[in-house]
Amino acid sequence: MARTAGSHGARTAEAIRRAGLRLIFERGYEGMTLRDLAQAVGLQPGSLYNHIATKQALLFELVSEHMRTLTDALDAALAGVEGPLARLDAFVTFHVSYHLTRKVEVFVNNSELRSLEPDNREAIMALRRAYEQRLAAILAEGAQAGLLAVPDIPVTTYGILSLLTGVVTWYRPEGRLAEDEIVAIHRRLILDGLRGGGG
Amino acid sequence: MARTAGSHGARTAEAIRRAGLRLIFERGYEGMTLRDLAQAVGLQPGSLYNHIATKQALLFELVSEHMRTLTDALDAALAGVEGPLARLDAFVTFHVSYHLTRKVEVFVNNSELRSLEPDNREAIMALRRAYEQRLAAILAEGAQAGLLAVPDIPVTTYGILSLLTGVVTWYRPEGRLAEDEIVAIHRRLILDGLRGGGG
Amino acid sequence: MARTAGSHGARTAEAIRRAGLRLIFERGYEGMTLRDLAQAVGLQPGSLYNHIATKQALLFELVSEHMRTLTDALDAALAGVEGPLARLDAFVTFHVSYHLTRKVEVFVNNSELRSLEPDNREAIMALRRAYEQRLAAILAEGAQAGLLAVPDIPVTTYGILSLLTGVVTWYRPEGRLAEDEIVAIHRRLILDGLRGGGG
Amino acid sequence: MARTAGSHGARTAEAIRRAGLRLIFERGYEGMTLRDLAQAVGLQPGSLYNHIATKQALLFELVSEHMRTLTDALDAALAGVEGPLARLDAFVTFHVSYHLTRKVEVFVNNSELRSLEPDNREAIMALRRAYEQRLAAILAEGAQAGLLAVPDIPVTTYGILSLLTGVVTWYRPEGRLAEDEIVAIHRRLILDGLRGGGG
DNA sequence: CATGAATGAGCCTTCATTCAT
DNA sequence: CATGAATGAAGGCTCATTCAT
Repeated sequence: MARTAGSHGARTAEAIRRAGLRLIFERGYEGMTLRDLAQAVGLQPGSLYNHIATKQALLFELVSEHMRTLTDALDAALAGVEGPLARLDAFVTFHVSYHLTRKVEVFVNNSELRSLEPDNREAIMALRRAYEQRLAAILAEGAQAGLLAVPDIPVTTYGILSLLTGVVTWYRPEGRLAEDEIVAIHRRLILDGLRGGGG
Repeated sequence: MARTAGSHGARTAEAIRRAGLRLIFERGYEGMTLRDLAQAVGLQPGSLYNHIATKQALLFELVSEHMRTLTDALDAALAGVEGPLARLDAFVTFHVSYHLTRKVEVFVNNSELRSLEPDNREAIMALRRAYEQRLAAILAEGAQAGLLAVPDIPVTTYGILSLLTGVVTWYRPEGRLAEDEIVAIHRRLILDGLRGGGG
Repeated sequence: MARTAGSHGARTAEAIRRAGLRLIFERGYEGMTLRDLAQAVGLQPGSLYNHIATKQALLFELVSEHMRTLTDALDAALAGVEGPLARLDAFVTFHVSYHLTRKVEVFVNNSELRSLEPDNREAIMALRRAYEQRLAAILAEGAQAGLLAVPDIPVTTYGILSLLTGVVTWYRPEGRLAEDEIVAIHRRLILDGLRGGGG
Repeated sequence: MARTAGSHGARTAEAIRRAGLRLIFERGYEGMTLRDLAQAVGLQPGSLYNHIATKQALLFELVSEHMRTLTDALDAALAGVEGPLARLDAFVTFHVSYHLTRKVEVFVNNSELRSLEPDNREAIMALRRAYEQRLAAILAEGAQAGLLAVPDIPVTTYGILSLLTGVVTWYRPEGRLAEDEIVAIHRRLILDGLRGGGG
């Protein structure tokens, strides 16, 4: 019985990636066994090795593919947008929207960096720094142009990213607020702060 | 050789907690083995069981002790502070300061909840919600009093906590900024946002 | 891409035998994987099975082919040689020369008998005994004719074979001694022993 | 059930070595599984690791212990023996006797060097060369003193060792010949060769 | 209290072999 | 004939945990 119905090559590889992502999300990298993964895609454990090199390589592939996709999508979202305020707006909108719809990928990306072997981790950290750098550049431009009051560029960069990325920890699609409402709230928080209306 | 230097009684239990915290911080709960831990405190693995019930119990103890300490310290910091603005200020100052000096505890608390067994996790989540609730209450008071412009109380609560807690991911004691500068930056971000200086 | 360069038909089978022999020599039968072997001949592992029945069958074929070739070559070397002394001389010369030039085959033959399945091993042992028997017969004739002083025929037979076959463990073609010098040394050892020269 | 009756510490380690030696002799290093070994000594596979570091380390220990014992025993056998002829005699007698009674150790030592990792193999080869050197020295002295006619010292050294060591391949304690008869035959082969009695 | 030795479950990975295409 | 993908059986090793001493 060499082949179970309907599972040629690339389809199987894609199924492994999908199931792997979900299992790592649910149990963590160390918590997911290749036996679990094999069962999830209907294979024997050893057969996974026709599609992945090692468990670690699968994690790295998932994580680096996400980083590449994320960065490309950001660049697309910022393309043609001019002026620091508009670009900051575009960044916030993009980042929140993207994260709301990729909860699983984002969670894995943030919580499993620790499980990457040193070289792999370094490669991902570099991609991550490149992404952060785009926000830092917007803040720097805005500050220089007198359009944004940025207390400290590195700290503000990290702060905004923490704030925005935090949505994945509580967001549920069927929740009280629509996606664009959530985006709007974060835009306001970042631009205006809480200091009191009436006063 | 019945006893290695410096490991008698309660002292040993404390040494285990300390070493356990650090090892979990460095390698994650699943990544830390009891053999590692035993070696770190100069015991044989089996001897740990004179001081801890199980590996899971150790994690739970570490995490819940931190939550208790954190909440108590917050209450002390807020005690006697009146008015939403002052209380928000006190919250921000406390939270950032506390997190800067408890990097390890905080990191473990955030990244290892996943490794808690369901009941244990639920207990910690309850403590965590109680902590968050104190911030939510401040925001609610402030909004009602017209002193704070809060777009949405739950989202803002989570957002502020994400923003403030984010400092542990990059902070290093020997870094460019002093603790009170970091506090000040976050206070400004939260209260005033980035919207442009002069204009 | 149905066919990699240079691997059609019987040529492929021969390439497999050659590469198999070398790999078994280098890593042992258990140490050689069919993946190694496939790669060495530019095939996928599954494709080997168009040319060999099983891994074990390949080993058996290599080993038994060697035994057949060896025995035939011995018979050719002894053909027409008359008299025990001359025949012993011919045997020693042949055995050493042949082993010097077939280091790989001989090594595999001696060290991998253990990896043969019982029936296969028995078949090879029979061939081997037939080969040994030719030497035993020469010794017996020589002893009976009073031309050779053989302390014990079976022990001497095994002893001579051990002595002569031992050359494969240290011989290197580029070494200090030429092939015929090595042959001469062994002839002297066997016929004359070490007992002291002059006096 | 922490401990099965009667198997404390060192006793278990010794049982593992003994069973390991026998299993490697019977199936080869690669052919022996740690599951086999564990079962042979009545343990779970993982429990072996209380006594050995790795499978490879067990092999190395067995092999190097044998080499040490062998060399020490040779030195004892040669101690006080004077003159090349007497020393050669003592060497032959010792080597054959020792090998007859340590069939298993010798076989493992000769056939499993290949399974040693490079560093370990190099260490054993050094011990082996030291052993061989003792014979080479005897031959050299004998040749220089004109008491032995040695065609070529290195080749003769290897040759004698091959001849003598060969006994382990066929010897069975219940066989036709007593130990001292086998020793005597080999002494005669080495000293006198086969050249004919009567003439 | 500490130790040493044991358990039992499980993990990642390898491998000879099969077979539809 | 070759390929790619699958099977099923192991294999060396790790680990939390237990317990007699």
